[in-house]
Amino acid sequence: MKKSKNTTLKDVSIVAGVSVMTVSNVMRGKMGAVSEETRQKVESAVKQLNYKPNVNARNLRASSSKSIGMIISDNDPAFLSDPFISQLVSGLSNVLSAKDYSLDIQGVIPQQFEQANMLSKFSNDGLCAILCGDEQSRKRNIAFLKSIDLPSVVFQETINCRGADIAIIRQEDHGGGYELGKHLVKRKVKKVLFIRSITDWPAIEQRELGLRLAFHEESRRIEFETLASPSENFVDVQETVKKYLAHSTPDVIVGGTDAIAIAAMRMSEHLGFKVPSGILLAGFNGFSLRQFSTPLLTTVTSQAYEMGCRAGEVLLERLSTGRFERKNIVFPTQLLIGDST
Amino acid sequence: MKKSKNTTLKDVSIVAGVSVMTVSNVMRGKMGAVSEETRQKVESAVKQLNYKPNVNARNLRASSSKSIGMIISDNDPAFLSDPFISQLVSGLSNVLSAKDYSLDIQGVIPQQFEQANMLSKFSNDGLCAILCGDEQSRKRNIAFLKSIDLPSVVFQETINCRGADIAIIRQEDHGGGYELGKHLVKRKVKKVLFIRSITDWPAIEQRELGLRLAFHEESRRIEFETLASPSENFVDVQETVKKYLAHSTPDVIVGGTDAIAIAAMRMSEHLGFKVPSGILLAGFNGFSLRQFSTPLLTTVTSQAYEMGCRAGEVLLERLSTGRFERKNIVFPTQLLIGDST
DNA sequence: TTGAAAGCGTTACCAC
DNA sequence: GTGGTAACGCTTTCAA
Repeated sequence: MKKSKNTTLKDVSIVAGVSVMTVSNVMRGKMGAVSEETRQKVESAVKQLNYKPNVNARNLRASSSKSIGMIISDNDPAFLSDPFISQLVSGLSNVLSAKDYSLDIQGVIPQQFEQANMLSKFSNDGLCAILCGDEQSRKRNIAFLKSIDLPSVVFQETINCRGADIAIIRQEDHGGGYELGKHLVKRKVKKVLFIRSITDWPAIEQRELGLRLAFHEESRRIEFETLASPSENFVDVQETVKKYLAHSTPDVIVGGTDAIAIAAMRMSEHLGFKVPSGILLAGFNGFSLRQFSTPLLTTVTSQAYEMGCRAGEVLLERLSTGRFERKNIVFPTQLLIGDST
Repeated sequence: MKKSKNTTLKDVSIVAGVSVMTVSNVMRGKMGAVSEETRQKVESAVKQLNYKPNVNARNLRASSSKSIGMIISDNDPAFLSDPFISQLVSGLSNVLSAKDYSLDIQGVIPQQFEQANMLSKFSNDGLCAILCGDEQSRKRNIAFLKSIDLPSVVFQETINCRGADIAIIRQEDHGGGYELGKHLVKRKVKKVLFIRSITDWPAIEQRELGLRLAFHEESRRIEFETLASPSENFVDVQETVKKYLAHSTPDVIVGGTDAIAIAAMRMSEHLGFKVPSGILLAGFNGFSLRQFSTPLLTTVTSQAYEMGCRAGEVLLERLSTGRFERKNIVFPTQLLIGDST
């Protein structure tokens, strides 16, 4: 059971009959610095001893860890269950793996963001973060991130980070909301219900603002109401919707995400409303879960996986060139009209 | 932009006017080894210099990295999108974070499992893995894991790992399948269609075997057919189902997961079959996406989040006590009868 | 082309 | 209670 003392460069050098440095050079592929013959000897010794370089020693010397941290601020303990986040992280992870970087992930509840041990350990070369909460608390979080002084990417953020070593990657949520709003205007809605979770997310806020703008631009008056569910949880959303529908009937319900919209759809139908003939429904994201439900939900797409990939790319580029080429990257969204509007 | 040379224990010791060792003792909370007065001095110096311990140096010295790797063998690049996996990883991550361990994740396609850089870097104290593929290739993967000789947890595995420093955490998939099968027997099904993705997963195999056993135990003959979809992707599953239903009508369709079952449900209805009056439907997992669809799917639950937590716990225990107390942990499943059967 | 020596920042082990 | 010294395994630097 006990780990027999690990083999080191020195062990290899003894077996191969060369110096430690020569082995080191071979290991790091510094060809041209070592003759073919010596290389052969070294490599066979490496194989024979099953030598594995010690990452900590290497990192200590090189003062880099070849690893990126991803911190997710969320109230849900199953922080990866959100499909936006799971796709984002998948993309990020794949890009980093391909470049031999590892990805450290940690979820943290918003109130404890600054205590997250990932942020105190200082053991990553760079950081990615996705923040929730109101603008003020996110501002604090970002100020804290700045104080850590590690190259970082923040997703979906609307707060300006000029001057910090931070890049922002987000999507055109405001525009997407606006486009959906214009579509709903064509459908002649007069009373709109927007549902989101009580947890603030900058992206959701933008979606709402985009919607509002589209309605506001109309000459006729369009009622707009926002409801906050205690969580994005299916049952919570349904309860919230149920209470509302007991006293009021909107022309359309828009969910801050598709999952919210579908919960609302199920409840509306349960209460006897027909979709779309009685109430229209729309959401945001366009991930695969959207297809589970009938009628097919009208939605605004997100490219979460691609955003994760991009984060990996810009962060690695920042690490090698010393600066972010672009510090504000915006992905497009697309209105996908389904059968629910 | 450039990182000013990091402050070290030595810097702190100079400012505090004490020795390096004293600072080190304070940092590691070795109370009783240092007087209150000195501690104060040191702590104020630490704050003043914003000192952060260098993890690499500490790990080199302690030959431990306080980190666990999680490797996910999957054909889907968005390997975290599967709700079982995202919940598993969330639970694992939370337990590790709470104990000040970090979690490294990497997805890898099954054919390249052994090349995964996570497995060659040797930079984690322990490993978690979830493997797909047929038994033979998983056996190879596990043999490889053994050769790495790191305390490991493998999820959902049915291959015996006796003698290796490996614990298995899985759920009662066979029993769950059996229970669902018995339920369907009561519903008088005569022709069963089981749908899974072409990628082999040991858990799915167990579910199928459990179902088969339940039907086999019946005296009357029950037809059982298995269909492999090119992927778990919604559209792929639908195509697979469509082709089948063109020439044959089962009494029940069971999906290897709820997502598969729901895709099949949507297609069945699309083709004019009624659920459950024409075709029954059932799945596995019971996660939140199940609620998106109507009629509510009959399913067999999984406790993925809890399994992830447990993995963290047993791995940390193994690390501190030197051995796994239990090397085979089985979580129960539960039949949840919905409106689709 | 090869190798010896000097650290990287921390902690274990002993002296004081 | 406190502090000196010697590792941990590697790479940078410089000399041979």
